[in-house]
Amino acid sequence: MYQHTEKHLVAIDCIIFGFEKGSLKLLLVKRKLEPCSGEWSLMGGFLFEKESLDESASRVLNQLTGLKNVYLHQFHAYGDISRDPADRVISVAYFALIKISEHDHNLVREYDARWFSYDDKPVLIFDHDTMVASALEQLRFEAKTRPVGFELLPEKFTLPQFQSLYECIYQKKLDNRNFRKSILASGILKKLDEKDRAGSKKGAWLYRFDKEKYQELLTKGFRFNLTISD
Amino acid sequence: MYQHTEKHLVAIDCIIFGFEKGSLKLLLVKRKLEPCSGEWSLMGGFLFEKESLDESASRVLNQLTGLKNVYLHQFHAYGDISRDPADRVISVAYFALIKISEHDHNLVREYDARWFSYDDKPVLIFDHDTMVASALEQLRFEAKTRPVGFELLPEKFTLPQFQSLYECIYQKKLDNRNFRKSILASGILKKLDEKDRAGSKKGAWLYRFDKEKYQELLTKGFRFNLTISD
DNA sequence: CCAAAAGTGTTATCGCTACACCCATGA
DNA sequence: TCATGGGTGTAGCGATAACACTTTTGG
Repeated sequence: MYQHTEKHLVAIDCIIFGFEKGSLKLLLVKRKLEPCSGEWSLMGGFLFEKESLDESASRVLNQLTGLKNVYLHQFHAYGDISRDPADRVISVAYFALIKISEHDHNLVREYDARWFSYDDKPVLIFDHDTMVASALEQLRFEAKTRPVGFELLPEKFTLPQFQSLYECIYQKKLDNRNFRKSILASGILKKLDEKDRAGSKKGAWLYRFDKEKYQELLTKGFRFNLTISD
Repeated sequence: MYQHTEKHLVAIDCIIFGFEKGSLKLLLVKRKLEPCSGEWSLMGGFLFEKESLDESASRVLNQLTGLKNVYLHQFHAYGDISRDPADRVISVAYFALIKISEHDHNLVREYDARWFSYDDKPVLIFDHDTMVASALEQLRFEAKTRPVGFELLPEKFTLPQFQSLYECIYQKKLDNRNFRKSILASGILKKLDEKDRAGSKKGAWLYRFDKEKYQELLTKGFRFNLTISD
């Protein structure tokens, strides 16, 4: 309908975060396309004609992990002319928070993908390193403001695990007494009658995110707000 | 280079904020294109082949205002399939903060554009109302965290003006003693030897944003942070 | 019984919030 | 002289940050 206007390639790139064994991880794929074939990159794909940006991001993520209904957050569009040396491509970046244990290992193997600890990830192609840095920044903001940490943990988790997750996200040791106090005070954790003995002999109580309670509190004007100082 | 992939129309839309006579304003244009010709919309335009997204936003903004080097902030990409009933268009939204007094009135007239108070803006086409709401949310975040308010004021401004701006952005009355205290304490305002007598008989002292001081403070770990409670 | 991780309260400080009156001036 | 908006200080309270020891249990 709109005539005489140039069209562009539009891509989606996903920064896929996970958390395992006390460290924040990224799922990266070995690129199979020229240019830069064989190098590490974010999982991505081109936008189709009849899907929205969000749908496209879900599809791309699903291709690699087999997961649906994952936490996905669009955070920036990248459009420098030569960001991809092969062609002019606009890329819309999303970050995803997934529970590592639930993803499909076979798909990951097929794609030549691998989980890297955030701290020793390889250098990525194009502007993907910038995207990753920006995604972490966004994640930090979200994690303070909304209860998104749970997306990275199993259904049942312990407080030491939860704290360790936050320590990874903010690259900062936190005081366990203060941390427990504030998260428990928020009232959105349900304590279970089970312990996890994987981490210690004594065992740590398992908790679950109480989604109903959270929704209820929201209607009362409650705002999730874990204070993490710089 | 990348074969067999669909290309898309990519547009830029600008939410243009201004501040005048104690109210937050939006610059809107009367659309000249079908569909929805004659209705109010955001200023926008299609992305060209050889310009980045940021450059495109600057160009679009410059077309309507004649201004360059304006504060522009990309905040979201909109990509629902039918957001524009005429065609599939991906739109990358930016918000701009401009000093109303400095823009080019003739251009605005040519474009059939008009400044509206935020509170009585008309209903906009497509998803532009959503964009505006989201832009204000982003502006609120930015204004707490970074000294961006100055972009909306003349070079010289008074503290009552400055406070009034913040009251507009947050739709909330603020305590003048507390507000003055915190902004002055930050040390980024330079008091001038001049008064503005437009607002009152007594006159109010003029200030200027001290950019050098701000840069210097940044290097010392200072972070701008006006606390505005909900 | 020892090592290793889980769990638990209190205190001081700082920052936010609330609050009311005098000042300068032009009309 | 009066009406209008500009400018000023303090005290109480709540939230944050700092801090160390006891508990449990498997090996």
